[in-house]
Amino acid sequence: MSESKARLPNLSNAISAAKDLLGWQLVHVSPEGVTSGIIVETEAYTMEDAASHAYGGERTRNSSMFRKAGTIYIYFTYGMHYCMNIVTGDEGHGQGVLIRALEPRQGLDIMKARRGMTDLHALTNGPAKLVQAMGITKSANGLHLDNGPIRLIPGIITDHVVQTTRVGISKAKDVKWRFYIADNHFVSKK
DNA sequence: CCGAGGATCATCT
DNA sequence: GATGATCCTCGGT
Repeated sequence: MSESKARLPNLSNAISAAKDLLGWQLVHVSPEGVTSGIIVETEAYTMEDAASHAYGGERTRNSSMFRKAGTIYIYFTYGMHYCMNIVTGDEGHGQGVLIRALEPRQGLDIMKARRGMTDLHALTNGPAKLVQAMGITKSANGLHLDNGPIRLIPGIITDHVVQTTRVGISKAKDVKWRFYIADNHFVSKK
């Protein structure tokens, strides 16, 4: 064996992946330096899910969600924010996991500068906040975790995971596809 | 600590 | 013309 296997969590299904991604460390290598954080909060979205951008099939904006698992889907919303998903499932299935919060690890000063604030607690406790702090832009849309500047590496073991309803949606409000590490200080909302 | 309201634009009706 | 997988500020409790 000359090649090492890709070290990724199980991305075969959005719901199980949303749970499995908790505890992994998201890393971004940029010209300004390395930033990283432990994934502490996620949400799953599927093509059959009325709250999902993939609902209704592939279009220009959501096309990355229909690529292979491990692809990065970046979307723009509310006229000013970007958020990041990790695509799951077989190619063409239109699934993904929204990364909603990180616990900062590497590059704290870089993240503070990008966010224009010094409050560690507010740096990455929201989907658009973490994207800004990590220096991730729309140019990351369509890249893959295996071969780009954004990677996943093993982080921490998670013991207690909370499963609840998703945040900020108007459809499928009762579906419990939001997961977060219990008692973690960097989760966006209790 | 919590809720209301504004910012701002791609996409859809 | 309306609506977001959001965030920040401000005011009240």
